[in-house]
Amino acid sequence: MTPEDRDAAKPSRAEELGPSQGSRVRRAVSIKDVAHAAGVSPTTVSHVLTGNRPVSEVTAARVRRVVSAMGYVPGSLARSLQAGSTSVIGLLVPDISNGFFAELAMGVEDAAHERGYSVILCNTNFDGDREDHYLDLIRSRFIDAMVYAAGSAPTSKRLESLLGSFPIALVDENVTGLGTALEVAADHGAGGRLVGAHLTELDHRRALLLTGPADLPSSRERVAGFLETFAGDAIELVGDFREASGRRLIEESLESGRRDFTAVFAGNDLMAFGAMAALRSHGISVPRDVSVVGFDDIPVSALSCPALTTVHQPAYDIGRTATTQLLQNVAVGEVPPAARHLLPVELRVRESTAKAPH
Amino acid sequence: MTPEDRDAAKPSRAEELGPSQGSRVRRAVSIKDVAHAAGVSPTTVSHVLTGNRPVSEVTAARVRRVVSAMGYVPGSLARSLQAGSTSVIGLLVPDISNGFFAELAMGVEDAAHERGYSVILCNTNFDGDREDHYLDLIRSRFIDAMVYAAGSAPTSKRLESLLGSFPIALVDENVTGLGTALEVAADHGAGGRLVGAHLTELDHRRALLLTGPADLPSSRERVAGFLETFAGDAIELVGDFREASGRRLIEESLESGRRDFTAVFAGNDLMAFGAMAALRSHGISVPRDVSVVGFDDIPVSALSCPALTTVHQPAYDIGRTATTQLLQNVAVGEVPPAARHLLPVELRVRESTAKAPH
DNA sequence: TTGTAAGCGTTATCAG
DNA sequence: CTGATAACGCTTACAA
Repeated sequence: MTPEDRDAAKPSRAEELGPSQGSRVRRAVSIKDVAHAAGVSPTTVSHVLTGNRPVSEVTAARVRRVVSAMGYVPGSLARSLQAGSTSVIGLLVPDISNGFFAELAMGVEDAAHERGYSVILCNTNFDGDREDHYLDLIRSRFIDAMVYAAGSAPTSKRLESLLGSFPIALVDENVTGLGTALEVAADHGAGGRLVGAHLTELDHRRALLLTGPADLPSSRERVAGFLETFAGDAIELVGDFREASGRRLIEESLESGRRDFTAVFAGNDLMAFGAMAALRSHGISVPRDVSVVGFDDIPVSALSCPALTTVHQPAYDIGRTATTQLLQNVAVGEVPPAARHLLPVELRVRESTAKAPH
Repeated sequence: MTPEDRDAAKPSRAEELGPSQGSRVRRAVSIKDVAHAAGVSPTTVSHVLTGNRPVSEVTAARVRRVVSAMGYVPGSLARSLQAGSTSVIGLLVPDISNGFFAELAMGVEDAAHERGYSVILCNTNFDGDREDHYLDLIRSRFIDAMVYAAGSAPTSKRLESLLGSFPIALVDENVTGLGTALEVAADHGAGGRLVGAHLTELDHRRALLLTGPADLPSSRERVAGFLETFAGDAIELVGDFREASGRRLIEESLESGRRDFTAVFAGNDLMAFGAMAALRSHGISVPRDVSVVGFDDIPVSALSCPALTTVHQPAYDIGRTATTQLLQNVAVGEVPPAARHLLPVELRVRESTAKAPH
């Protein structure tokens, strides 16, 4: 469905409840208005509100009364302009509807909120333009820092130039090339090795590897780890971390006559679900005929049919750790030093893997 | 796991890659710096960048060169302060990891992005304090508008007072009480009726209703619709839209000796999953012994085991419609008039419902 | 075609 | 204890 189509889906019914016109939004009351009404200077009003310096109790009381009577709320723009920071950070992800990023977001949000920061969600939907648009938020100093979860491609040029000058944390990625950033990620290599060993133990000797984008380090590390411990042959097929690509890669393999594999290691859980759906629609049973393994352990994976064997990533912790580190640096006004945090992964064996058929 | 526990989960390994200290973040270059370096006034620089008035081509070229040489990016705070708006809107949801809200968010984001707006995600995690904190963003004029998806409770007092003065759209809720807002929601009542009719047709005569929060209109409408068309007896149990509450309500019923129901209508898909898990762990088979129906049709529901019969809500469209309407009002500088948009729902019959056992 | 100065709404500095 | 005044960084009259 395209955006146009969606807009075309008009409401089945819409009723006007009030006057046909909305009321004009009136100019907000400013600190000057309050000061004038309370018979004091803006300075005093400011100090009553911030507590930055003592104010006599009678004056303070009067000011507070006027403030609430007029419904005054300090404008955060002016405040931030003066302060030089906004107490807002960004979280850039390719697809927030992917449970992995949703969990990650919770970790980011919790950590941020504890420190008085708000989180602006930047969902790129795998769109480079949108990503650039969101990266402008930090260049224009609308946000104080950014937690960046790459979804694809060679992490836009734009990002690279920002790393040295802005507080940015790279999550879920080990961008080994440019070692100039704060990175927090799961141990993808270890995850791949766990899967390779697991499938080997189950006597699988021919596996399909549905990878993520070829230029994404995390994806490559998973593959490399797998190949280290897998005793059989593996065929790599490049996907893009979306369910549809898992489905497509299996369809294409099957239709091109390849049916000799007994195991599939998908780049992430979403692709694994796509793969399982494709296998099922071709009458291939999981795990009897083919075993399937995912990566991420999103909440769905325990509930699916069959429940998915997958590598658990501590998404919440990744988000929390990255944010904590990042904000620590922001607090002292410096760009985070290059450092890499690797968080442990675990293999969760469920119902989608079994002994290879002979 | 508490936040503290999570913080305690230290990275398995962290290596310093660069110098131990991050570099000091230097003061951003301002329009004055550029003007000075280019030998023109700030005004001219501004106009070169905004195109708000003609500038001679030679001057413009020189300015542009300096701009890119110095890496100047206009500060959005000063700009917004001057302009009186930020081109950022908020989206407040209780739980972004719920597929329904994730879909909704996509709709909001797409619509916003098309109009040059960014979206700040406000994930309250069902926490009233956090909700209030986020509502302050609009009162302090950090965001231009807010799409508000209530998750619980009598929609805080605070919200009520904002509705008249700020551009806020209420989504997924028909807050019939205060008819002063722009509301976009699915037809919950119709959804409830569809489910009631479906279960009646399958000969179910005793059903458990796992509702959402009692004071949430959407939840009540679903229940009311269901009761209109269901021919048997229904027992209402109040939950909170989270998976755990679906699980708990079933556990409690079963342990209190109630086993005479043959159908469960859950307040949403998450609760339905919780319910199915609880039934399963008590050796009750779905749908052979008990049929289960959800509400929302989140992406998982088609993949679960068994696939969930549920009411499909057009989450993406709800988000898109609300945002489009809202921004239309923002564009002309007025608070949206009270209006209610009802979007159609559909029953998706899958594997979790069957004829009642006799 | 360009520049000067005022103003957006705060807080910080410096006086009193 | 309080108040002018400047400054944050930009845009936009108003002038030249």
